[in-house]
Amino acid sequence: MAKEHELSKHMISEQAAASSSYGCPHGGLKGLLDKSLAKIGLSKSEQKKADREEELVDLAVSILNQDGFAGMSLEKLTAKSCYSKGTIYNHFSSKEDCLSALCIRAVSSILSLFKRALTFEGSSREKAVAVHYAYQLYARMEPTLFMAVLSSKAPGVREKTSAERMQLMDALELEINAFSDQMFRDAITDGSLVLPAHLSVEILSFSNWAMSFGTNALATSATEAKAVNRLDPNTLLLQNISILLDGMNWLPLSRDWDYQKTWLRVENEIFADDIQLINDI
Amino acid sequence: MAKEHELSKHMISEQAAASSSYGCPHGGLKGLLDKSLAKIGLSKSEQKKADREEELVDLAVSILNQDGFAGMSLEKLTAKSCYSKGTIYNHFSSKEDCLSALCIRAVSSILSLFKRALTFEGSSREKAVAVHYAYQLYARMEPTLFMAVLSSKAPGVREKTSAERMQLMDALELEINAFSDQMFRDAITDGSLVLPAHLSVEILSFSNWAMSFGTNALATSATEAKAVNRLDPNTLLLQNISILLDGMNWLPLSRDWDYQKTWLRVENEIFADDIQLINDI
DNA sequence: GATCATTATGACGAATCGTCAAAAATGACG
DNA sequence: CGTCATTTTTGACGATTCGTCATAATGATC
Repeated sequence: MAKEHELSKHMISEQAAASSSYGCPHGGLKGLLDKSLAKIGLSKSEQKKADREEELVDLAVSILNQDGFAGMSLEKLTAKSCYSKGTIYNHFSSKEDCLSALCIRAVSSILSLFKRALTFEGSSREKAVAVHYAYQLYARMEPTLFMAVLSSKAPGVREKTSAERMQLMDALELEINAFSDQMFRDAITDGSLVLPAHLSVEILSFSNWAMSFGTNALATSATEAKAVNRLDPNTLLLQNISILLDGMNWLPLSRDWDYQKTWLRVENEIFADDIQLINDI
Repeated sequence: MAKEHELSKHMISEQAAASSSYGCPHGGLKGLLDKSLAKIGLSKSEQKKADREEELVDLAVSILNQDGFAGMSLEKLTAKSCYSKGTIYNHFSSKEDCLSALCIRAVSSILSLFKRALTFEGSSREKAVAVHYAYQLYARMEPTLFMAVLSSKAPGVREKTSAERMQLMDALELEINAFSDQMFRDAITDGSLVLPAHLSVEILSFSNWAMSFGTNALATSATEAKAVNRLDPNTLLLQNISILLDGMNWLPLSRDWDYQKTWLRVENEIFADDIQLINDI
């Protein structure tokens, strides 16, 4: 059961192991790795704090994958890190705040996968298919984090999330929205999509998102003896999306174009290495 | 913010208050109300236990709505009930088991709303619209319980759920699936829907579910400044579903029939009292 | 009413939460 | 280098929740 969880568990612990030793309290090798994403405009101490935060999020991800959503605790994070509880609480105002940080991590990853997907060579609808592929890929690679995005929107969680982090999350979400909207605008521009009567770009964009999210969420949380198991998980999303985009009359329609082939091309041309990673385990 | 949560909070606490005094340990009025659903074939003690379980689930729901998902604890349930911790743990093997019980409550309610929706007089596609209305209605009435269904599928929760309850949940889910599948079979039978090439009833049924679930989940967990807020929540689901069912070529297509009118008819003819309840608050 | 089986009770140890006063580290300045 | 103010880190603490279990209460049966 839960094969995918197993698999991502391994991926994560590897990842965490690889990055779990940047710079403990006064540990020596501070500047060595230099954390690729050194953002400019940050003072030294701010930079240090940001680095440590990333390290902590890495650890939190590994805990989340090991012990599941309920088993995740700042106590454990404290134990696993080389800092004390007070320091941890300097970064995350609460367990929920930490969960929001995980959510931000997840959405960032998704967004970057989306951008990669967009480099696929093909029609605008094929590009959209590529983006859905990316979404589904992430849900398979990181099922727990994928669900964390949803959990972190529960009112109880949002209430306990720090203001800055909330702002960051909202900004990210806006960016993803803008990204999605743009896909549809491009399709309208190149003539393959005509805005149906009474519908706006925003509605099309949202329905597209809802379908993808719904399919992935149900597939991710599916267990034995469930509705989803009657179906082939690899092409589920493509089938669902095809029906929807056909409903929008986004050309070429699925009966006039082999999107199955597109799906495989996306896999091979854009995400071959990630798939390799999944299969290797 | 979170108006809907506020609203359902009130609904729930009323509901809980009304039902929170069936029969404490040796409280007098045991047989008086007699709990409408007295299932046959149960011994007296089994019946008593079943009654109490319902009472406890009522209380748990009220806690869930008051304190949110994270705030829910068997400790609180113990305090709020008139039983002791041991007794509570006789009913729920763990907090997670209790959550699963809430999930069962939710799915049962949804199923009964579905059955009510099916009594709508109209074409098969109109009936499907009615069922989606019911789903969205439930998500609005009980946003927290709606989300609980999803949460209760997390691996960590399932692991800690008692075997019998798991069985019950799976059975319920099968029933809902069968219900959904049947809707599509009926449509095929009456000729308004023709199975598209390469697609099965199961796939259509699942895509239909995924879209409804995705839309409701995103709308429920939507907060300020989000994508969903650009759109009208009342017709969001109808619009999304219309695109999808058009994609399946389920007649009459949305350009040939005013489903907006159907939507309102469903509201007035089937769910008027529930809407009344929401608006009253 | 004596006996046995079932159920209820609440005290308990362990884990987690989030706080806070004291200790340690940092760094600015003479 | 020494001093001192500021910032950061620390871990002990009280509160809450978890789930267990020995004991007590209840109820069924003869």
